[in-house]
Amino acid sequence: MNQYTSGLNERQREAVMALDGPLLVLAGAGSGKTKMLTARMAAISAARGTSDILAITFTNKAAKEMRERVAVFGSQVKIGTFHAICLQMLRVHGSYIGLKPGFVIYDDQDQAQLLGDIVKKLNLAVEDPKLAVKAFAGMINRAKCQAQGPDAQLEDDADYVSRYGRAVYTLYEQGLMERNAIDFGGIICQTVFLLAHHLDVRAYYQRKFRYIHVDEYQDTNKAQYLFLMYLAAKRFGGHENCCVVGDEDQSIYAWRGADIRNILDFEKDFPHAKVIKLEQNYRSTAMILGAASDVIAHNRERKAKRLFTDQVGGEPVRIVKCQDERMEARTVLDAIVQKQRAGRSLRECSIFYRTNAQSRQFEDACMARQIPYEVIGALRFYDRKEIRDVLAYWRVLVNPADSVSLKRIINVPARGIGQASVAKCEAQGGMLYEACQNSENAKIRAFVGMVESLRVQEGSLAQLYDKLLDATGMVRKLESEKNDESRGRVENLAEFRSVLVEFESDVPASIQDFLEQSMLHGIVEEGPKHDAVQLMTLHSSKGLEFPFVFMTGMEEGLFPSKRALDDGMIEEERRLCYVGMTRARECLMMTSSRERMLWGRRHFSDVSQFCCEIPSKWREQKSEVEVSQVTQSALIGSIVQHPSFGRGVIKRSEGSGAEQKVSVLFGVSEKKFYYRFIQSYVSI
DNA sequence: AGAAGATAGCTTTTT
DNA sequence: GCTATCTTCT
Repeated sequence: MNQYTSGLNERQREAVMALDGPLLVLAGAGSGKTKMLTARMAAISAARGTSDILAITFTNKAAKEMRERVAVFGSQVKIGTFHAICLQMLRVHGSYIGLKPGFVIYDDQDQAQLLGDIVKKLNLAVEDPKLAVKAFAGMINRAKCQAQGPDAQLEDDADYVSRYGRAVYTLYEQGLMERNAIDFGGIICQTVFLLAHHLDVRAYYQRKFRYIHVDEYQDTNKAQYLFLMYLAAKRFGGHENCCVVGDEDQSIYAWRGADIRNILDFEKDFPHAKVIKLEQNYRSTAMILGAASDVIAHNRERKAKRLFTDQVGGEPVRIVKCQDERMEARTVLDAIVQKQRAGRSLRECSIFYRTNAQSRQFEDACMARQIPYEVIGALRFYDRKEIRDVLAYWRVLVNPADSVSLKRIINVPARGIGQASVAKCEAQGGMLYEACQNSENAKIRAFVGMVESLRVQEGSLAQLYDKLLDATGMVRKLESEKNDESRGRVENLAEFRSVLVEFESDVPASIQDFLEQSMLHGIVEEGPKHDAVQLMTLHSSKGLEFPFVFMTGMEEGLFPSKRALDDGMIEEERRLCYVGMTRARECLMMTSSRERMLWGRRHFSDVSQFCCEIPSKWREQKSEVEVSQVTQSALIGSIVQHPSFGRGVIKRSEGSGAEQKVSVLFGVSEKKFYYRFIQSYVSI
């Protein structure tokens, strides 16, 4: 047992050694929960001589990390996301609930497409069909988070969603079945359904997964909760060997159905549950941890707890007010360059923002200064149009019933098949692909023939891919266009090929395998892993840590978002802030812009209330003088303070108004700034 | 059918 | 301000 608990603290050890029975671990940020979890699984494996261990994570990244760390102990453990685990179960036992082999996964775009067809077909009197699709999609996805089918939907006349919701949902489910497809929510929902109604299957998995671990339990929704209950709860014949780990302060997914009550009520579901709190933080300095703790303490819906650390002192949190977003980017990059000069690497620096759109200002600034950067999780590789086209071809090959994909590619690249011809085939009813096979339209038959010629599945994925490109002439078409966009697409298609080669490098893989991987895990874009500044949203920062963290756009209305303020969701925003702050190991800087360009308008905002919630004992003190007190003529010779370069003196000024630039001498080096940039930091 | 031009909607967050 | 989709023109 010692080999598993060495290097653990008292609490962690306690959690590792509680092998059997229900266990709730309230693990604060940076409290070493992954370390604890992996050690625990290894200990169970050794002590109980079993490999019947399941670990469920929230992201693929977390699954991968855990897999690697468990491998060190040499234990056999099944690790995956809820979606990956459920999908595997459906692949094996899906026939119980009417799923046919080879079913494909529909993502949000496919879902919207299908719903669009349904709305059109129903001829609903809605002003805006696109808005209606969005509304119905939201309603269906919300229902699926709750594990509710169409029948559970109430009908009333309040609005068209509640009036037609049940009908649309029903048709949508039928549509999925006809196309042999399943959506993201359905993966979880159908598995719950399978476990609920087929006792033999349930018993099988209860035996197969004798020890269950769920990470990030605070982010589970009702459907995922039920999944766990069917496998582990006594009332369903479960073994109760289930360990859930989470932190209600880090619950940031309520908007997609996560229910914080799952973790708060765990002790009700398992009255004999052992509860262990991990409150020692091994990541951040006392300054950072103190600031983060004081922010999150403003939430009312939480269990009182306080993290502590051995690391004393550290740099105070720097809170910097900038005039606009250009200045904000400069401020952040100046600080990063300073770290670089101090011998630190760029990959140790991370810039967080609330919305993806905010990445642009930092990308521009990085490019201008030739600082390498990486945007994490922005647009996924398979969301690119040309990649989706290729995937659609393969989806039709694997599953001819997939009419959403079929309609996508029937005229891609353009081959003279118009909407009218497609509509004609559709009007025949039945399977669209079969209607195309029997079409009197020569072009459509030629298309079907081409697809059929691709059906021979011998050879590697890369070879099949080459064949596809050749038969469709996609690359030839793009090359003939000769513009930047088409060249980029050709590049992406080439990159896609190397993704395929990478994917099948270990074991031969089928198209089906690849489709699954790309839908569920994303295509892993393994770039050259340069030493680069990491840019990401606050949400995607979860579970990561960096020595230097820059939280940007700390403005009321942006973060917390206006929407959250209006809807009274401030506590979730504060948790998001807490998550961001606790990613930092050594230094934390929080920046805001007085003004900002937002959807074409200049917006002015106050500093985020979250910054104001940080007591001065954790912050860097800085005296500021109002701009109006400094006249233009007084500028030359003035002493100014800059967040990165320290004190300097203004030597020259050129230009005027907003474009006025000043040269400032810091020690021996002279730097140029926009006057506006300097103003914020003028001190006397 | 395809390209150029116009317009609307967008900014939460993702498996 | 940008982008994606719709409209109009050739």
